[in-house]
Amino acid sequence: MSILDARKDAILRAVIEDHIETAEPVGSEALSHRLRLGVSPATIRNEMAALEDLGFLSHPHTSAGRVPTDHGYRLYVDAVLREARLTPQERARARRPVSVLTEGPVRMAEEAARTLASVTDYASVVSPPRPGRLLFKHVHFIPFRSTQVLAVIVTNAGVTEGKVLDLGEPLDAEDLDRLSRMVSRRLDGRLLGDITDELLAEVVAEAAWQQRVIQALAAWLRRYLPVVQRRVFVDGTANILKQPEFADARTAQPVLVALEEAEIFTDLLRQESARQVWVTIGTENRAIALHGCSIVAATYGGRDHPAGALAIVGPTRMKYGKAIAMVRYLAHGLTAALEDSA
Amino acid sequence: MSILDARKDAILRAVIEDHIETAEPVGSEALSHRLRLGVSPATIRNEMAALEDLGFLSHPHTSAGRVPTDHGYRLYVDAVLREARLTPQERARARRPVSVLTEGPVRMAEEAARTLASVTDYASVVSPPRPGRLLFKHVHFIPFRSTQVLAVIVTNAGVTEGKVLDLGEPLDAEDLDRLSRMVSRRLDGRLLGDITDELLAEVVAEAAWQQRVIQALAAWLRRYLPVVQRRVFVDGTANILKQPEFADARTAQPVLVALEEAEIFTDLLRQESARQVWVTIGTENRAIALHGCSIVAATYGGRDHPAGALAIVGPTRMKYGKAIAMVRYLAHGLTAALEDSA
DNA sequence: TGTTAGCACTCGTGCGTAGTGAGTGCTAAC
DNA sequence: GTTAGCACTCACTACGCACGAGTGCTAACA
Repeated sequence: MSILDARKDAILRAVIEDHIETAEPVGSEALSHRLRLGVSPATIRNEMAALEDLGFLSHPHTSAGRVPTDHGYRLYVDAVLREARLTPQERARARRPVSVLTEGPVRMAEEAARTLASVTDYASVVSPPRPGRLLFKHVHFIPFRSTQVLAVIVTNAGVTEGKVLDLGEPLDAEDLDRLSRMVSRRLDGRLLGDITDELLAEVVAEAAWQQRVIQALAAWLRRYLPVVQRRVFVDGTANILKQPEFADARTAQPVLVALEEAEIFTDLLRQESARQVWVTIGTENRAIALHGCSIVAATYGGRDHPAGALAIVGPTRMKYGKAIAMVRYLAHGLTAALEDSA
Repeated sequence: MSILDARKDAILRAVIEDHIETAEPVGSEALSHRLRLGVSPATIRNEMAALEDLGFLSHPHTSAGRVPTDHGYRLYVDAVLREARLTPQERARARRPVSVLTEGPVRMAEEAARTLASVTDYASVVSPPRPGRLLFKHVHFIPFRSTQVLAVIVTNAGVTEGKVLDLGEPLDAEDLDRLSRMVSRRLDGRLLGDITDELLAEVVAEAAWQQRVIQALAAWLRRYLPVVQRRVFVDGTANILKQPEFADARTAQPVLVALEEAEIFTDLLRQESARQVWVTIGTENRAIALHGCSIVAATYGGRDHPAGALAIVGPTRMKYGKAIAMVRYLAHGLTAALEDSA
């Protein structure tokens, strides 16, 4: 299973789990009690020294116990960790469903962030399903003031967004109705992401009698799809301050700033869409502000073409087992919710 | 102007402004340098003792300088303070407009929160214009799956929200169109808040041939209007940690929690709609978590019937002059933006 | 060869003491 | 009413010291 022999494995696990529990360096004495291996503290010290040479543990100072390094956590997560089981209570709290249909996909994401934060006691980040993965159903052009048109796009997840298009000249309501029907018919059932410039060009050509509206809509769609994705919901940032490693505001502040600048996460949530759940530990994070944090993330909404992502942000000293289980569970929940509305 | 004589006034102001600057208790020596009144430190000590008796200053311990009390800040804000002028830079940063029409009222609020936080370096809270203050323009019922209808309400600020109504039986598209037109005609130009149960009942009666849709819509509106108002955008919470009084995470944590539980503010932002800008200092705040904070708030969108509110949350040791000016300025901006779209 | 007991050593932590200085309140003189 | 003088208070800092948790090393043992 691991690149270590069984005993080192056990010791690494014990050090990490003890440290996760207590936030303190853990010493050989304490360990020999904890894991009933029938070996003396001295032996454990030898093993720990070896683990330190291998780069999995470190030493705050000579007379202190051991602390896991980022590499130690990495090995632990990859090879040692057994994913935790969620308690029925945890499941129940995460199951509270938000109907995508009645509340909309954005509210769904917002609510998921709240749930994730409150269940795990860490900070959470959730991106709403990206519009590109939604199914186009209708577009409705609604006259709005004299020279403006409100374009409402309806998808399988309800209304995605309305947009006022200014056309600079008055319009005929009948024409708009006709246009609405025509465009709706042409695009019905497509993924918004599959609505390419060529397709739009075809539609534009067909609607020759309403060039302005249709071109404004096309322009909007082209810009709209990539932009909306940037929106991300963050919750539970105050939980960061509960962690002893962030007891000093000066250390916590950059983390909170990074969380507020949610843009950082759009990268993150996009980059590894392949795997279903992934963990980024400490200095593995691109953002320097998060070098003391770990991120447990997952995508939801289809394995090959994920619709969105969710993540937990906590200290590297994180309860990975629970975190991973929770993230996976909620991701399944969101995927199911989206599929229900498909 | 004040209940104090001119010198006490000057001393109170000097103590407060010095303390706001430095976050340290201020002593008589330092003051006599600061304000060139030609009086000795001893005199200032006497005056400060008097101000302490009056409850405007306090004493961390015998050998420390004076610190303003909440009452001191209150007097300062009410009677002593001169509102600060915004620099051209500050104005420029707060003027960056978000078009209500193209981005929608919710984005407008979100963006305002971001601006307010970044300009003031405090935390900010902004509630979007409450739907009740928006003008109804149209409703469109759009067929959605077999037994469902998507109701889209269009207001002067664009699409407010779409809602899927499940009716349990199939519907006719023609009927829905007819219904859309009828309801739109009946409600056109009303404030959403003026759409009373009686009015809805009339409309329901008139649309006898489509009882289910219309009643579902009426039920939704009744619940929708009060609920959506709860939504509030918070930003700049990380700024709290910059303040020395919140250098310890244990003191900062409750504040951040209170900010995340934005519900607390819905009360606040509603309660004093009469005045245009108001300040709540320290223990004046209902939430105990905010007893170390002050809130500078304002409403926007019409004096008598405000549409929404915005606020700054910072330590009691806040730059009130700037804060008040900034909040007022941004409130004007939002009011103007809403009026443009009316 | 791996394990263990023994032991010296390191170093962070807690604590009591002393010194320092900013700032006060009081008193008496102006 | 104002001010100089002065004793007093008390947070803050530094220093020294003892304590103890935990280590690394060595030598003996299975």
